[in-house]
This record gives sequence, C-alpha cells and structure tokens, in this order.
Amino acid sequence: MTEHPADPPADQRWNRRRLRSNNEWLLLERLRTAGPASRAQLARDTGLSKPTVSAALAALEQVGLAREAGTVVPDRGRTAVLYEADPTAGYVLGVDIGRAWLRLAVADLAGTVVAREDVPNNGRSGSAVAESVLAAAERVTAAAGLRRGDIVEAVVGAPGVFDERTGRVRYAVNLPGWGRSGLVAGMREGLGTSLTLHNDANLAAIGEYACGAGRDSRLFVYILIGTGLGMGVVADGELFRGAHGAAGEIGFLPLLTHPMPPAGPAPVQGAALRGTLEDAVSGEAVVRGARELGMTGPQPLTAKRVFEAAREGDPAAVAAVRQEGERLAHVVAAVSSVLDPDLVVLGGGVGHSADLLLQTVQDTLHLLTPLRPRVAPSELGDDAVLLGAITTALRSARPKVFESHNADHT
Amino acid sequence: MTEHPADPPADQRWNRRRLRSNNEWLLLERLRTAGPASRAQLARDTGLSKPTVSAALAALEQVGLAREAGTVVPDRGRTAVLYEADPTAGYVLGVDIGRAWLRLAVADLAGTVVAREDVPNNGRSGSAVAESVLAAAERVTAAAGLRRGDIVEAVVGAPGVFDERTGRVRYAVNLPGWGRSGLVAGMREGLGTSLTLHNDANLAAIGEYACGAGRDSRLFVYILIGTGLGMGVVADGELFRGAHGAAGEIGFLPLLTHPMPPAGPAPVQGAALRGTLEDAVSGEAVVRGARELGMTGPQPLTAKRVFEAAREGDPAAVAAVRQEGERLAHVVAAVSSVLDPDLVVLGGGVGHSADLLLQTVQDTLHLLTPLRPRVAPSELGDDAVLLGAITTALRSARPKVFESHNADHT
DNA sequence: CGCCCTAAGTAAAGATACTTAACTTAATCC
DNA sequence: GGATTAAGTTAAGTATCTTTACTTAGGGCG
Repeated sequence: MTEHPADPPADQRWNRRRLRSNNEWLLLERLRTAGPASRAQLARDTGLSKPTVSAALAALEQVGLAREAGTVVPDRGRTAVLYEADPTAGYVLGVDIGRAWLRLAVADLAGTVVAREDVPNNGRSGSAVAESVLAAAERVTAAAGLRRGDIVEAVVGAPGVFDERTGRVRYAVNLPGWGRSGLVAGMREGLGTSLTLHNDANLAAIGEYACGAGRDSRLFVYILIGTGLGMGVVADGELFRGAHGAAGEIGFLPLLTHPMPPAGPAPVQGAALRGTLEDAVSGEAVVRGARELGMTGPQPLTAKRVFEAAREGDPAAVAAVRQEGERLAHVVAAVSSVLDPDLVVLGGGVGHSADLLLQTVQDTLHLLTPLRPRVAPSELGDDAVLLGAITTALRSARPKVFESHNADHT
Repeated sequence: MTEHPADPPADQRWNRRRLRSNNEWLLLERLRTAGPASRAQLARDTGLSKPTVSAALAALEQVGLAREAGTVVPDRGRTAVLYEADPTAGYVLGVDIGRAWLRLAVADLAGTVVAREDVPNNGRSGSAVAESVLAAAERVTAAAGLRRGDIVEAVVGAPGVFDERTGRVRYAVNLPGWGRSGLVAGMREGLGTSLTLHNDANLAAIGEYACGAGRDSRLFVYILIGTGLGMGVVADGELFRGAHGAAGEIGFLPLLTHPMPPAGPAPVQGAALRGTLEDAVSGEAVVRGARELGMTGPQPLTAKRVFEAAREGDPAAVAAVRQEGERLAHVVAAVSSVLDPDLVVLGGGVGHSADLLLQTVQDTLHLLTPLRPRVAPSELGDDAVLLGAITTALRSARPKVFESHNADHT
C-alpha cells in the first residue's frame, strides 16, 4: 500500500522544542514510504547529519515506532544496519457497510490486513446494522490477536453524506434509522475508539487511489455504479469533499433525464424533473433498459445477467449495455469538463463489467468533448471501499500513534 | 485584500539552520494577515518568546521586510511599539487581457494598487496583443515610480488553457497566434520578470475569493459568462486546476444542447452533438434567444440591450432573460452535484445583470436538485480578473521577496 | 508629586538539538 | 594481512531558542 509522505502532525509550533520531534517524524515517514534504510542512507535522503539520524532513530526504536530490519552488505565498506517503521505500533479497523455485505478488516500501520471478516448484511434498520458491525468488530479484533485498545482508529464507509457538524447522515437511502442522530456516537462508544463515518464512493476512490487503478493519477475520479450512483474525487492525494461533504453526489446531476432544447419557450416544468441520473444509469436502469429493448431470459432479470447475456451476444442485452455505456460517457464528459481528471475509474456492480462498457464509453466521449480522460475499470472491485476505509484510518492513525508515543517519553 | 497566512517558502528543510528563517516568516505572515502588532503581542500570538520575537523583528527590519508602524498606549503599562510588514519591499504586476480591454495594475506587497492603466485591446493577433501589453507595462511601472527590477512577479490572465509543460495556450479562441509557442517566453523576456499566464476565469475566481463575494467561502465557484463561458473553482483558498489545468472548462459540459431521453434506442449520433454549452448560455445566446422570441429594438441587438429591455418590461426580453436564468440554473446544478460549493458567483458581461437572473436561477435550482448553493452576483465586476492576477502574483512574490532578502543577509 | 501597579521590552544565563570533524568499526579486495 | 571504503560514533562547537530576572515607561491614586 504505497502512499505519499505525510505532513508532520498539525499544531506543531516552530519552537526549537519541536524540531526534534519533527525530524523524528520526517525519518519515520521516510522509512514508511521508501522502505528500510541504513542510518547513513537516511542521512543522505533527509539532509540531516549522521549523528542526528542515529540519535533520532534510537529514540524511535526505544518507543517502539521503528525497529531493525536486517542488514545489507554494500559493494564496499562496512555492513549497514537497516531500519524500518514498526508496523505493529498500532492497528486500524476498516468497515464497509454495503447493501448486501458488511466487510471488516484490521490492518497494521503498514496497511497490511491482519484479519478480515465478511458477513451478510441482514440489517433491516440502522441500529440493527450498527449492532452487527460492533459484534463483527469484536470478532475481527480478536482474530487479529488484539484487544480493543490496540485499535487506534476506525473508519466506516456507508452510502449517504455524513454531516460532521450535526453528526447525522443525509441523503441516506433504503435504511430506516440510519440517518438517526446518535448512531455514529453509539458506534464510537461501543467500539471505544475514535471512529469516523465516510461516504462509500469517497472511500472507494481513496482505496483505488492508494492501492488500485488510480496510483499514478494527479486528479482521479472514481464512479461507483451499482444499486446507486456515487462518485469520489481524489486531487493530489487528497479527497475532495466540497463545502458540506457532498461533492460527488452526482445522483443529482441534471443530465439525460430532463432535456432542455437549446432554444424555444421555457421548458422547465416540475413534471419533467422527477427522474434523477441515478435512475438512468444505476444497475436497475440497465435491467429496465434491457427489458424495454425486449430482452428475455432467466428471471428475475438482474444487471449481472444482462451483462452476461451481452457477453454471449444477446442483441437486446448488447443494446442495453451500449445504452448504458453512452449514458456513462455523458456522465464522464460532464464530470471531466468540471474537474479535468486524468483518469476515471468505473467501479461498483456495473463497474465489474467495465470491459464491456469501455469501448462504448470512449467512442461516445470522442463525440462529446475534447476533454477526454483515460477511462479504466476498477482494480479492487468489491474491496475498494474497505481498502479506502483502511487507508483513511491509517492517515489519522499514524500521526496519532507518533504523538502518543512521543508524549509519554518526555 | 485579506488572505490566509501562507506556508513557509518551500524546500525549507527541518534543519536547525532554517529554524530562524521559519520563525521570521511566521512573524511576517502574522503581521501581514492580522495587521500591526507589538513585540509582546506577537510573542503571545506565535508562542515564541519575547526575546526571540525581538531578535527576529530586528532582522526583518534591517533587511527592509518589516517596519515600525506607530505606537499604542495600553490600558495599563508601558507604551507598545507597533510593527507591520513593509508593503514597499516588493511590487507585482497584474494584467487582464480581455476581449475589449487590456487592464494592467501594479500593486505593493500588501496588495494596494499603486498604478493602473486600461487600454483598448485593438490587437488583431497574439503578438500584437503581447506588444501592447509590454508597452503598457512600461508605462504603469513608470507611473508607479518604479523601475523594471522592482517588479518581482507578473501574472497575466487571458482566455484559454495554458499548458505549463509545452508553454502553449490551448483552447484559445478568436486570437490568431495566441496559441503560438514562444509567446509567453517572449513576454517574460520583454518584461524581465518571472511571468505566468493563467486562465481568466480562474483568476477572476481567485480575485473574487480574495477580495470580493467569495471571501467567507470554503468552496467557491465563479462562473464567467460573457463572450465565452468559463469557470473557476477555489477550494480552501487554493485554485482547483485539474490534471491538465483545464478544470472549469464548462464550455464542453454536455448539457442542454444534445438531450438524451431516459430510455429508448441509442440516440447519440454525431449530428446532434455540434453545439456546446457555450453557445447556449453565453452573451450571444441571450441575443439569439431574444431574437427568436420576437424581440425588436435598437440594432444591433446586444446582451446588454436585452437586459436593459427586460428591466423595462419588454416581454420578449423578459422571456429571453428568464430562459438564460433557467439554463444557468442547469449549469449551477450540474456543477453543484459534482463539487458541492457553498457559493456560486455569476460574473462577466452577463453576470453584470445577475440581479435580473438570480430569482429565476434560484427558483429553477429548487426544481432541479436538493444541493443548492448560495448564488450571488460578482462584487468586483470587470476588475475580478485583474485583482485575481495581482493576488496570484502576490502569492509567489511574497516568499520570493522573503527569500531574497534573507539570502543576501547571511 | 512621588509611589505603586502593570505591561513592554532587554539582558544574561542556560538548555537543546543540530553540525562538523575526527575517529572507530567492519566489511571487501588484492 | 594491509589497503580501501563506507557505516556508524564520539566529542567539540555553534546556533537558536527559552527562562528568569531585570529595566523602562506609562497611568492611577493617595
């Protein structure tokens, strides 16, 4: 799980007192992002002197943040002792609350998953789901050989926009009580860790950026097409959230569903506006389109079956898939003209069949706009949200662990 | 011209050697952003000790970066000597290459405009415009009582997307030779300063953020509607550029002009796709709409005249303006669903009449989406690009001036 | 008017964490 | 086994910060 070096923990004043801990952080980040290295190598990399590196590294080792990692014999000269960031200095919990499955994983500070559990999501209400998550969290933590206190940070991904101010979820769907106010606080308490809730598409974008298709991208857009429609934007490694955390809620994009001719009398009337983009491109829309195009076959028709049929040449299914591709191209074109990404990744249930869609999307894009980003399928598939949750949790966990281990030393 | 405190100049290592200059920068930024203060006040604000503040301030004063700014008598105790960042430590040049006017201004480090000149843009080619700019730049610099070397940084705003990699302008319109490769280099040489070229809508957004309607906004979108259509996005005080600097090129937004029904056979064919959003909502579109709606009146019909007629109750003009408002609402809705801004500012020629449009835009927005940002007219009007250019120039000038004055001291 | 109080600002001493330079250690090569 | 090379340490020196104590300058009040 590669990642950019992070900034030093916030609120660090420029006092000389903090200079030491800043340098220690610098070294630790170097070790984490660029792998094991000798003291001499670290000195060259960071510009610090060798004695300083030695002293800082000794301090890091003493509090358990760094550890030896074997030796290496250079072409000439003395054998070098390698150091690495100690991945066992802390652990995080990632949770993906999907429509069908709850996925949980515990990872160490290096991002290595040390325990994982997927359970069917049978919850009929927000609180039922929250309870399942808590129970499963206990199990994975135990399976990792850890206790509650070892989990430094937990991140939960779910549909909807989480409002940090009110502590409630907005635009949540299909789950009564999920928007309730005390829910997040309840999970936080039950878990005994600092916990944050994030939009699933945003986390999937982070995941795909950190360890999937978006690795080399400067500005990267992830479109989650499944039961619903969501989008996550990662700019220079940072999630783009918008003013209220609702950036990427493209379910409300006024595209396709209420056309407006370029001239003529004002056509905007309430009646035409009921549909949303979500209804036009989500998995359900693929099924509806296939049915309207005369597709028959195994019932009930699902998006998966439509794609399978298309792969085998069923004409109606092929047409339905093509239509989906054309609509997605409109979405990509709209998003590209606003954001100018260099990569758009298609994920979620429909994204699984991105190979069938890609050609149509690209061809249509050529007709629509000169701003054409690369379009690619998801690499992480169903794990994108979970890995994004872990990545996000790690980002806040690492400075937190560093600070705590530093505080009790002084 | 208020602004956030900036980060210390880049490439500052964490060595003790740089600690001093980091603290000096910290103090200077505090003085600049929060106004004059005494040494004791600065010590409280920054967390540094009083002797450290005294020493750093003395150094800053010696190299001409800070200066005394009067005294203040507190309720009790000794009179305090106030210090401020010296605005005369450096100057910047801002240039707005508009379709009708070239606007230039020289400002000091505090952002105060000390000389300004507006000249008609008669340039028929890229090189002719560049020459006019160079000549006018000489005049404003002289008018400000300065010589070439006093200008630390120049920023030029123009339509089109400037590609830093190739040094050429893409998507430039209406100006032959403006996309030529050596043009920017030529201006840079002629001016003898470091010079950068930026998209006009982006600069207008920066300007409106720094000293206009966007001051208190976290995520702010500026839509420039005039001869063309452009957009600038400012997130947390930073311009959002996209992967190739083309973010906000909403002229290519596939909206309005090629509608696509929610279901039915694939409708995307080349023929339907010629129009662009620019043709549908720019000033020209207002005129076209008014004409099609049967408006007569003083010829040639211009956007300005349509708005004037609408203000006086001409029914065709009112309908045309309403249509424009509805279309803009679609643009705002599309952009909002992607970016989730808290404020959208309408600027440019059409934006001048935002008061006429605002109600329609807001009403239509209510029909389109639950994501409704505040929509407001531009505060800076025609000066937005120029002030944005100055703001942008100041951002790079300030650390530059700081570094140079620090280097020759050691 | 002078004493007290308060806060600004300075001086001197002490602490910290860095760098430099010289040295030691440990490996390979010949 | 000595030369060579690079890793790592030791010791001295230095820059810059903080602390503490002091001085300076103003206003209030008896």
